[in-house]
Amino acid sequence: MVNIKDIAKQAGMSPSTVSRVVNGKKYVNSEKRALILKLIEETDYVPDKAARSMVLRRTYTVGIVIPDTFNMFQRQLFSIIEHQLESFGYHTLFFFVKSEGASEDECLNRLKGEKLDGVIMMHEIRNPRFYEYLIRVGLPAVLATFDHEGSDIPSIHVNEEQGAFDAVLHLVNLGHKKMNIISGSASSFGRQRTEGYFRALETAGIERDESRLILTKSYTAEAGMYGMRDMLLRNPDFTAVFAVTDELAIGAIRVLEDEGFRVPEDISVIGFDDIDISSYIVPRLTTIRQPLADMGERTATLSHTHAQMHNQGKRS
Amino acid sequence: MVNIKDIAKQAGMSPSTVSRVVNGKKYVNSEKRALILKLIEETDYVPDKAARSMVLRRTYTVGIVIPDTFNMFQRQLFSIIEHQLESFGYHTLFFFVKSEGASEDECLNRLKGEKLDGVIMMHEIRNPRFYEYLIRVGLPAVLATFDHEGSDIPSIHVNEEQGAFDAVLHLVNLGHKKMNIISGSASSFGRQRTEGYFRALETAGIERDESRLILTKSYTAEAGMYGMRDMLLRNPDFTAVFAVTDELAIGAIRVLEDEGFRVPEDISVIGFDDIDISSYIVPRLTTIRQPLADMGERTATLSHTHAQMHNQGKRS
DNA sequence: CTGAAAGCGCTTACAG
DNA sequence: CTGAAAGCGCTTACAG
Repeated sequence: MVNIKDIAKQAGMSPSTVSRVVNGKKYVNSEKRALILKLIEETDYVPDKAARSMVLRRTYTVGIVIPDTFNMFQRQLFSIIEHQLESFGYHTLFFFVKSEGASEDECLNRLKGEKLDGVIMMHEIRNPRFYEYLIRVGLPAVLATFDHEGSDIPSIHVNEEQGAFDAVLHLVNLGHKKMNIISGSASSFGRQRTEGYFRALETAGIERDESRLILTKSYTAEAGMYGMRDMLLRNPDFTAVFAVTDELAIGAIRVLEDEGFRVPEDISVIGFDDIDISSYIVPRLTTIRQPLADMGERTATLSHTHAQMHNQGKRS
Repeated sequence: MVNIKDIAKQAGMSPSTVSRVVNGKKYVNSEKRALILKLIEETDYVPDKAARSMVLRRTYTVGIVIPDTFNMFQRQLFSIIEHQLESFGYHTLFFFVKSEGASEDECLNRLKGEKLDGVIMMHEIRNPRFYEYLIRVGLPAVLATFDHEGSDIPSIHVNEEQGAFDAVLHLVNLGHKKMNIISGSASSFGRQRTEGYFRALETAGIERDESRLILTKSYTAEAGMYGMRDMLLRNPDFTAVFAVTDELAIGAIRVLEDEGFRVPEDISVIGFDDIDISSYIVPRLTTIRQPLADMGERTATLSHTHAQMHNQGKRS
């Protein structure tokens, strides 16, 4: 691997000059610049990132912490964030945190070893030490799709409770009095959407019935199948179902159809997220839209702004 | 941020000793070790990754190059690879390459700046300079799900042509004489699966009919919808369709049902990949299975083995 | 068992 | 406009 000294030697100049050319600084004789550029081209030289970030004391890299079982919504969201971040000149480093084991702690440790310019949390970490760390070292952080009580880490998310409330109330107004719900308690969005569901029913004067609530461990299509099977056993007297994610809804519909129900003729199903795939499944899934692109761009921009503030003074 | 000198100072020892403790070397007085460990714990010290990889001349990191529009199959595959790599002690760095622009070149440049232990290509890069570079610098590389003619970079993939051949022949033997195909030409797997389709028909003595082939730009559900609409206009005289990916099949089925066809009663649809979602769509999609877990583990193991060989001699 | 010293590859004041 | 020098945070022979 060729390094800056090699280039300098070949050019008959000092590493300082090569560095200036590489970094596009002014005050370099244009003939020398041309020669160095030619040498760089020929030798395929690229500055070593580790050495560079060592002296610069930063990496121009933003970390994204995301569950390794990320769903379609999260996948689309991080894509947008990554693009946007790139346009701001950052690279992205993904931390996929596993659900089992000490993965959160490992993730935190890796985070500490990197000199990140910022971090975007798309995973609702439970370990409070994680947030404490972010705050203590002043690492610019943004929480995407959830917030963290008690700290003032900025977060970007929709009003989950209100979204669910509106959707459920709409169905009720359409005449559905017996509406079940498939939800999960692992994430705050699941709990909040459930609250919205209950509030809507209450508003409509429908008695609260806990047997209409099925809680699943995750928010996948598979969980939706289990959830719906459970529901058909526990409380099959319903005409509509609110699945708190599109993927839960997809699984639920599958089981309903297998059992001979027609959707939406016999049973209405409504989801939440508006992931791409939802318009491809048959029958079409009704869903609550999250403003994906907008959320992604805001997250990236916020992260960028924070990182800039945090790094001001470190520059030349 | 606390560094190794801070710890050394607080402990009243040299950085050398602290380093030995951090790296679990022998020959450290156990009381001193205990004190240092305590200090590390208290101060939240984690060695700076950049400094470390600078002197070690390696990063214990494997890069994964993947299209930013990765499909479900690729998503499941990289998850498995990442897990496996982690169990070998590697971190994973993702390079999402965009379809437009000079993204491949940028990706190559970033690659050069990192001291990766290896790279796994899940994206079929076109630029031959990319492969030349990998070979020239001896960066251990593995191609996942495709291969590269003319070089001996190891690759892991199924026999695409044969898989398609078997599936199509099976349908023909079931009585389907009029079978169309939706494919793409962007990736070699698309071309190979198409070849398998044609060979199967030939084997069955069915005349080659190019009008039964619809080529799409990508392999997504959306492309599948466009493809099927096109097909219904161009050559609607068919009883079966081979979509070369599950996602194409999902889009195709959607259009067929919208147009009043029943699947599979009126039209049989077969996909390829066996992604998780395929069993959740209604009707169930018939598909050709790729041995996902096996492929992922082989890829990671191969990458690990190469990296080890490549790095032998660099260790202490 | 331990520490001083050198060096990994870069950048950036500083002094011409 | 240019180069010698210092320093980023670490690890590892080397010499005790």
